[in-house]
Amino acid sequence: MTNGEAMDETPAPRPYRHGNLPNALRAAARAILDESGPEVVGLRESARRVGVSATAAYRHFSSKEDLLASVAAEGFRELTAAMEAAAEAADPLIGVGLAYVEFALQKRGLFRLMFGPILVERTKYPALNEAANAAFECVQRVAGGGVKGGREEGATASMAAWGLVHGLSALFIDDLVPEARARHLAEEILQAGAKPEHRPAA
Amino acid sequence: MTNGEAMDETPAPRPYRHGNLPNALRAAARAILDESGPEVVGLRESARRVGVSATAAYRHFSSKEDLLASVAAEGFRELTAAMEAAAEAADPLIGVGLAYVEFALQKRGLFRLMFGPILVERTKYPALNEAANAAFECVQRVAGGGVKGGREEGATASMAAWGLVHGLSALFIDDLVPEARARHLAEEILQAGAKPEHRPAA
DNA sequence: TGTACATCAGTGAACGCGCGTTCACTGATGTAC
DNA sequence: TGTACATCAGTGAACGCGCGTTCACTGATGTAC
Repeated sequence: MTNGEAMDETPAPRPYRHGNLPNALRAAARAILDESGPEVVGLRESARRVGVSATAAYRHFSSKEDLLASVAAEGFRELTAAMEAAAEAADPLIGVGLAYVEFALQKRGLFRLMFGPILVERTKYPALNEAANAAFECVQRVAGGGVKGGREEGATASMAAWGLVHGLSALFIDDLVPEARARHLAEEILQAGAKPEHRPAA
Repeated sequence: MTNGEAMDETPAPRPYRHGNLPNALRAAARAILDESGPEVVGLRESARRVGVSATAAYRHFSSKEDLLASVAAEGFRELTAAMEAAAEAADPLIGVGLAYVEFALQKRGLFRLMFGPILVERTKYPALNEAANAAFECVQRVAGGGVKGGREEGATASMAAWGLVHGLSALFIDDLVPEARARHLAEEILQAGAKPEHRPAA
């Protein structure tokens, strides 16, 4: 929740220059994303919400995909920030895991866009690529850090942790578990996993 | 892989009655699904592939969504069958987990459709709802079964197992890990998780 | 301080496209007598 | 065994829709002299 989420409704007749149209378009896209999901989000509707002609978007983004990539990059940056803040907690592993799940629950559409099939070719958008890699590295660092063993063991362990947290997020997002229950479950599972005498049954 | 996956190209001029148009349409939709993903799959293109007019589909499905729901139901039935077959393995937990991941890897588009946001209102389609519930119950049964403790502990443990396996599947599908590495990782993680002396680091 | 001009950020009209769906239809298949 | 008829599974044309994108444009802002 760094910025870029203000709705920017601009009730007064907007001056000729918008001021920060790129941000406003991103915010609008995110609103659509969370209301209706990644299949629906588009350039025209985003522009319409900002109160600007569809073509105005092309002053700032080269295409619809470019806009979405920019939104996704923003999302990855926010995810990284949330995880890094949580890594200061008493138990970093639990904290980061919960932060990840919480991010997904609160920004469902954005999460889907970030990981979904719409932006497969991440490499085409350097800013997105960089933001995504930073997030992934953060995950690996936190999850692989506390494990004794070589780099191989660390990588495997961090993948397991990431898988678990990502899977819970995905299942929660897809409404396979009621939201209230989801948070509770996530805490329980992460705490059980952190204590050696219990272990998640797989 | 029960059936319904044959491509049914019908090279000879199809007789007036197709024979099994519903199945052929499902198969075509699945082909599109795996080639291009759930955002692209549609009724017209499915019909086109079968070599039939778009309107013919309406003899068998009330809408595009109805067709997709039918495809997803088929997917859940196949997933259940794969898991049940794997539950006969030496270690059911590992077997079922690997079967789940393998299913996702081999039928990416289908997996995305089944869990994705396109068919949010599962309840609108009883056949889909039933097939999905059967799959979920199968997961709970296998994953919660081997755990000592009350029903509460079993439910938590099975959710943890499901989360892990689902998360690995999702990460693999989204190309965050190369496919060859994915299978190896899944085995390693599941086997490590099954032995008490190791544990996944979360 | 004023003026000429380049640049920049918008506009509205228009394009082609593919989609889901409806319509009136046609011709094959199955059935009752 | 034939015939009349209902049903069923297809057809092609057409609908409206919203999309992404291009185009030629306009008018405000910033800058050089």
